[in-house]
Amino acid sequence: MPEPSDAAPAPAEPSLEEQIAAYQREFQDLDPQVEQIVSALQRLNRRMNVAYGRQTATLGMSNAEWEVLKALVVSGAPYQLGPGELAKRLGLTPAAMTHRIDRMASEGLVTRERDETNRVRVIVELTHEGREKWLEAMRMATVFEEELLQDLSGRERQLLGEALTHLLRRVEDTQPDAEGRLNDLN
Amino acid sequence: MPEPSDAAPAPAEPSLEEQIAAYQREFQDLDPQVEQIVSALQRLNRRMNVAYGRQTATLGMSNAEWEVLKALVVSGAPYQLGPGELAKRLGLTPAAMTHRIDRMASEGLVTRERDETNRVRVIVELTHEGREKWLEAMRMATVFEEELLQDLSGRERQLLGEALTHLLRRVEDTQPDAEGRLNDLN
DNA sequence: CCTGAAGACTTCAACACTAAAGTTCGAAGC
DNA sequence: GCTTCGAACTTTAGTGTTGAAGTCTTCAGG
Repeated sequence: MPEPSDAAPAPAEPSLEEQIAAYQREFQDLDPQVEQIVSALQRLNRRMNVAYGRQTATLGMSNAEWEVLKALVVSGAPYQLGPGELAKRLGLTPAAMTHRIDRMASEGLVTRERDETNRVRVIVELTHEGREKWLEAMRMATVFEEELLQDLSGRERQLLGEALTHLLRRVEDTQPDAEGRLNDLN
Repeated sequence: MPEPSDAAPAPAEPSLEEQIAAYQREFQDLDPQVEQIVSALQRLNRRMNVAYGRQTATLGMSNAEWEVLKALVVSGAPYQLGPGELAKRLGLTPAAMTHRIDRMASEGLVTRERDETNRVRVIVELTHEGREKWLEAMRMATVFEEELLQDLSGRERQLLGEALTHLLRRVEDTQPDAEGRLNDLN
């Protein structure tokens, strides 16, 4: 029987600090401060999406479906958008949107019908049930988000929000969209 | 010909500000400051992933493959990990990892071989070419990241990094992993 | 030994997404 | 009015992922 201590070192999932130390070790001219920001951002976003996924799962839907509900609600009454517009806002192809709407319509979250004034168009409309689901998800999400930020003072929140908004504006200016798929991890 | 102004209002992709205003309109008790942080974080992360995707594409690989290279590099010399361990670190199922390693091995980025001391295990090892690809991707990524953060002072970067790290720690404590798939948008 | 159980990876079937081709409708020219 | 073109959506083929079942190896008993 081998020594339990040095046989299989058990790789151990690297913490953020370990990961940044590894990057510095393997890549000389790295600014650890920049890397900390970027890596923390990515890990945080990932964890948050997992948490949202757990919440939406308790409502019997996926994050993907929640995204559609969000887009429709944000569009405002009468909560109608076309598949193409939805696809653009979610960063999907129209083909994927077709199938996603199929599922959601069969679950009663949205309705799909032809626009009778222009029969090329299709109108996807939020149902009452869809709106209720969105509200429930929103309640859970805001509780989670408030809990997440609970240690930050109002001042800290303001600074964080401003910094992130500034970075977002910068990346939007620098990378003029040109349609961005995503569905990638990280 | 209809008036161009009021016929089709052209939904217009909502900006961050418009999205938050819509949330407030549709959901009464919402803290706009919290929502700004969360929404900016999500949008920023998404845009960054699209940017990384463009960069890795110029190297003839996908973000998915880059993730594997990163995990191997972070593990340190001799840059070896098993499929199961890789899957856990990337948040994929072992099945997906098998196929991803297939592709990467056929592209020469990694090698796959049985561990002769324990023939149940498989060892995935970074090749020289894989390491070079990682280095090139890293060079491009750091340029992009530095450019992204260029308007922030050292002090601002420090505060941002601390805030994000704190939030990450909080979410890691609150949501004890329990394996998290992701592959979801936003 | 031989058997049974557990672990690590792979295979298989189902599903979601992308890219490209196809369909349908509306509008503009002739 | 017929044709052509473009717009909006759907269909099809191929890829990547999940969950479950299967295979192979090791280890512990009997």
